[in-house]
Amino acid sequence: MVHYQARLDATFAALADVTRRGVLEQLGGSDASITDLAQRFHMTLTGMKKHVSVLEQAGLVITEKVGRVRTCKLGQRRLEEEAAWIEQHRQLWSARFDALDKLVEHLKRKEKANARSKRR
Amino acid sequence: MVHYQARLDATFAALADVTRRGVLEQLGGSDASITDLAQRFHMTLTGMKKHVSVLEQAGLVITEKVGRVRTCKLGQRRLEEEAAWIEQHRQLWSARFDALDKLVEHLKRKEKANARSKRR
DNA sequence: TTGATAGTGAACCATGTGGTTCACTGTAAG
DNA sequence: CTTACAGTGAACCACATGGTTCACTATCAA
Repeated sequence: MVHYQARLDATFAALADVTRRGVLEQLGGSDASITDLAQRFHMTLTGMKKHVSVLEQAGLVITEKVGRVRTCKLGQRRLEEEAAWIEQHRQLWSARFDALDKLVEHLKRKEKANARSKRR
Repeated sequence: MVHYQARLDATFAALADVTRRGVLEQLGGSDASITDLAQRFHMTLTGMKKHVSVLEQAGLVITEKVGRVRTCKLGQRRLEEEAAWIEQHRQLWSARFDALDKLVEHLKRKEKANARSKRR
């Protein structure tokens, strides 16, 4: 895949900004318009629009404009590739240093449990 | 923690470059000097030095200079926070899509029930 | 001692980023 | 119809980034 590296570039860059991470968290709670987000993060509409565009470009957010308001929601991409990259390298790290992080293990167990109960 | 967000900024930014991800992979295999890395990535010493500095700043790499050669190796930080952040949001994502799935399921069931009763 | 080697720092360059203002379009609503 | 509102795009700004060259220091080796 040629796009794989470019995609990681785009996603990690999108995540490397506290405002954009905040927007993702907000959208995790509920969908929002550009105006909503701009107000919450004390920014102009234009400024927020740019952030949303970056997130959309990275596939982390999708938007739809109906009437004059553009509604933003979490996108289809669920950070699989990024999580995989990090996990892979955590394993590398671990192999070289040997120890496992409790929090992430805990989270992963929780998620696996969720996935399992969902499958039933 | 005030530093938490700044740290995520620095780490994700450090990961948002294909060369730097490559350096991390290389260092996962074995330690290397600036010259080694510069050659492997077809770059000047100065250029590679900058990348290494970014990785070091983010705590992902540590270096030690002995004699004239500076040896780079994987750092103490094992992407715990970043992995945790991503895992957490993967769960958020999942939760929201699960809810959506359920709603859709519910609607579909209702529609089928309607269709059935209409047909009678 | 002399020369090659490894890295460093300053200066420079083009491009990207995070933000603004301003002028504009399209839509909603009195 | 008129006014207010949501968003958009262009232009601009200061600063960061990814890279270079060049001049320099420090170290290793013959």
